[in-house]
Amino acid sequence: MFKLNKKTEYGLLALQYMSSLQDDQVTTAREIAEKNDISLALVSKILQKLAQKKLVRSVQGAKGGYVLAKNSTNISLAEIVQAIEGPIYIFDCQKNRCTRIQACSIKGQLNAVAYKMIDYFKTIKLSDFSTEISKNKQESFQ
Amino acid sequence: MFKLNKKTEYGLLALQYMSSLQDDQVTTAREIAEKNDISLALVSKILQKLAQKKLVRSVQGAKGGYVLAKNSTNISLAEIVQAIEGPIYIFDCQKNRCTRIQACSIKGQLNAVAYKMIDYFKTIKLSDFSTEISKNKQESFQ
DNA sequence: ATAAACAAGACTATTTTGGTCCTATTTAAT
DNA sequence: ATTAAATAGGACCAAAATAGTCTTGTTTAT
Ligand code: SF4
Ligand code: SF4
Repeated sequence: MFKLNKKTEYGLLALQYMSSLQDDQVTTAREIAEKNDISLALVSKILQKLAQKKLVRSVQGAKGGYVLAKNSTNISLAEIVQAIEGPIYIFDCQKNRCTRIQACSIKGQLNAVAYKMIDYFKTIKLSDFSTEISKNKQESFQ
Repeated sequence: MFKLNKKTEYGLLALQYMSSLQDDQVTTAREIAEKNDISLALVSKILQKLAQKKLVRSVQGAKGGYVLAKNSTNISLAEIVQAIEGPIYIFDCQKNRCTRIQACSIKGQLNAVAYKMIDYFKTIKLSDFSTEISKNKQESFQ
């Protein structure tokens, strides 16, 4: 299916939690895990990836933890997804050297679609998730 | 990862092939399989789904096969994906009754993102894949 | 009747995802 | 110095989703 994975979801929850704290307040993986009901080991892994990509800054040692590395208005959904899931592709043409790639009549167009999606994801910022004008309108839409 | 699956890709190749034929020319699953180097059994399954969703029309019996059920300008990527993969969700909140759903601070915004994506997919038509102004510019874009 | 096609469901294999565990390192506090 | 609380990272396992096969049945032109 065409969806973001659970790790990304947990990452988003973690980041959202961090952005809800007072400026530059360090929080721990443990606290994030408890507040969001996610396994500590798992959320730790995710935070490590976010730290590697410099979306959060880690503070080592006792009293350590994590803080957002940038303002939440400067962290995009694209960055988050890419940090956790890796590059965004629609199809993996390169992988296993697709034998159809020469004659493929759809890859160009699909590439364009991928571009557009990434561009759109870049426009969505972590801060947008705080604004949360709580859309409890859970309409079914397809 | 955030991608369309192989079945959708094969479906797209199949549809693209069908749209390249003369008006209303019936083609067979076998021919589609051979021309696109996809297993017959697999592409048959996919064509069945497309037929169920009325994107293609099946012709029973000997000399039977498949034809596009509508003009290729009226078949959207959204329909194709939904026919093959089912509803497009970004996260499956309903599934397994997510325990966080009450307090969840991200689902509203994510719902909006899903909407937008589906809307975008609706604007992309099968006919766009024929136009294929062959973007051999395989730039890396992330 | 036969053969060529679609229809549909059960089944299996493979890959990806989700999740755990263990060991090492850093550092504040005592 | 020692301890305890934290991150870092890799190996590993389990579960789920995806990809692909097989078998049986139905339709219909010849
Ligand atoms: S068939 Fe086309 S879109 Fe699919 S993997 Fe090969 S090159 Fe890419
Ligand atoms: S945490 Fe929020 S977004 Fe994730 S599944 Fe639950 S309700 Fe949906």
